[in-house]
Amino acid sequence: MRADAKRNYDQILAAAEAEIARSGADASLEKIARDAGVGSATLHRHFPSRQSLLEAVFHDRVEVLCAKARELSTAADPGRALAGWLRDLAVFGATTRGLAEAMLYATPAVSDCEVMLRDAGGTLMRRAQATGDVRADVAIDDLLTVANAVSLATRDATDAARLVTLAIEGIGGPAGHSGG
Amino acid sequence: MRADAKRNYDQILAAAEAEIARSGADASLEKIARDAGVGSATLHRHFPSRQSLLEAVFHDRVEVLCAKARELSTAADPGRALAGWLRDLAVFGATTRGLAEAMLYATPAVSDCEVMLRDAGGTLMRRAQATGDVRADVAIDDLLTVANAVSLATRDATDAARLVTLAIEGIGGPAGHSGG
DNA sequence: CACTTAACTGGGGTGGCACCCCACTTGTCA
DNA sequence: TGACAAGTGGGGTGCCACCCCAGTTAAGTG
Repeated sequence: MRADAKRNYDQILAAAEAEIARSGADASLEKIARDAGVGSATLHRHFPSRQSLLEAVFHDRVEVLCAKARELSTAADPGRALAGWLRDLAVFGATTRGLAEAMLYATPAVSDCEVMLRDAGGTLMRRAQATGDVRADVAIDDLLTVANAVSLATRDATDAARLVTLAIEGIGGPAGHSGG
Repeated sequence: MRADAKRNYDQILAAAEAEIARSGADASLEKIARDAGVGSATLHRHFPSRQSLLEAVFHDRVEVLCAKARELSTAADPGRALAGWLRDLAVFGATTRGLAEAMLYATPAVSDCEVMLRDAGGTLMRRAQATGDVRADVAIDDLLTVANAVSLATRDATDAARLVTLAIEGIGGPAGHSGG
């Protein structure tokens, strides 16, 4: 990649990050290009689809989440570790406007972030299943989809955390039981 | 309302129903007007916002769901009744493209459908809480949001039903327990 | 250094959109 | 039947995604 191309690429990415944070996944690509100081054609050349731009923007942050999953994979309580990570994921999605929408339309075969999260979360889940904290008939895609769903339906970290916790624990029982 | 106005209103509604089923909540309003055989201004006069059109389109169907809730409010097993209804709601949202998006952006004070569902679901929930089938610290908005969230994140009735069931039961325990 | 060339660029075009204005049409009622 | 308010839609504005192509520039060569 030529030096000027790389410079433009980075500028577009920075502008996209700011604009997506403000306006969500359907931010104006024209405005991103304008803010980055490049023509819209340049943006479209570097990122042929909206999806590819979103992936690039969120890649680093998703990596942070995955690193957290790797840390948690040696935690004492696998069930609690998984629950906490899913909560983080949903909160992250709800507060990082656009990530959830991006994940929703991600084609599994194409999406880099999707694969990373599946791998990281899958490890946590299997450990929790091994200890019996999580049912054996649950798939990692189900859990990611639920966390993502909550992200889509909330714009607030507190709501996202509460709803994921609710979905993890279930609605049954006489009162909120925070553990197990 | 004048006779010709009513005719146009109905034609717009019919066209909107077809188009939204095909393209979801962000269907082209211009195309709906074209299909209805009216000018776009007429559509915008009858429905000042996209949201108001979506509400009108889904109103009848939401009413059906609410009627179902009223039937279920005398069911023998309140917990199972609530779970079944939430599953229906999510499936309905997932398969009726656009409803979930519409609910997401609904302003509670303004939204007719939102209020109807809250009333209908609230009754079911309180009964389930009275029998101890559902925790006392759960709010109806939480349940509606979770069902809506699942609708947003799935495009398939089977997936929607499975995920709502998962969220209702929780992910804990050694295996899938269908009764709850 | 000058020169070549392929990678790279962005202004401007196309077609589509939401939403609005206003001259015109039509249902309604005295 | 006549008057008029309610209702209409063509066309305008400003925004968007996406593409084309003539011009520009970095990078490699003698």
